[in-house]
Amino acid sequence: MSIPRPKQPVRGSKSGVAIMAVFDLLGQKWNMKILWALRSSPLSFRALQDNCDGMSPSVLNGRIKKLTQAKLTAKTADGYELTALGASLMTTLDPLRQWAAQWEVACTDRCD
Amino acid sequence: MSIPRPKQPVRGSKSGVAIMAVFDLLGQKWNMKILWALRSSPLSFRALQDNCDGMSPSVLNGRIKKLTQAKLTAKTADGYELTALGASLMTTLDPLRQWAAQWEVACTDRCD
DNA sequence: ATAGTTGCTACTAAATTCGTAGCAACTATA
DNA sequence: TATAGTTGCTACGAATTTAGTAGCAACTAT
Repeated sequence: MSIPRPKQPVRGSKSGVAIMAVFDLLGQKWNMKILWALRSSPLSFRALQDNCDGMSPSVLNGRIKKLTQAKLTAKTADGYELTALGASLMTTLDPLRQWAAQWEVACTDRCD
Repeated sequence: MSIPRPKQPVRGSKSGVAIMAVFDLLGQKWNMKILWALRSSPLSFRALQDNCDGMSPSVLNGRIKKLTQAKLTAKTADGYELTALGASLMTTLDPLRQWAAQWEVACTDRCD
């Protein structure tokens, strides 16, 4: 499977529209969590794995490659870290935390 | 598999932290695109399917159920539509469009 | 040397998704 | 009241993805 990237057809969409590439990338299991985990500081491969509930190393490796090709992460001496672009994505996604809190409230009102 | 929901352990995370439940839900293939497709107007099952590049009806059905239990979508006479909560999520995610545009620019600069 | 850590590959099993077929209920249209 | 078309959805086998575990080469500290 090819790496989701703007201006290219992506998994599940032939449009190549940028936002769809984003959905494609973020809609793949673990990618959001990986980026989220790297938010505050660089992490080693194994630390990243631990942060993601012990996800398979093979899958993690694949994700890292994709995220790196998408220019959202990079490998440095400190381990893996967000690029400026990746960091800006996390900033963009930051309001999600607040939303999640609202969602939590709405859902704990007789959701069970 | 259980429905990701705040205050409950979710797929790939035992923490039960709300944001993780969000990542869990949105990090599942199609969910973002489904919500995105419903952004502007309610859609019928089949229209939704077309909007998502002809995704399998069985998977779509499963997604609808999850999103509905998560109170993000609802079924009405007009078809499927976003709840107020779902709409607020889309609003929260709206800045992503701008980010995607930036990403596109950054990536078309020698990404190939 | 020896043991521990780190980054990663390999491989099998389990879970998820795809793709297609098809059916019951409803809606025209004739 | 036949007939055809649409809609929502289920079934099921095939393909793809993810999980889980083992393990190895390189590096570090002892």
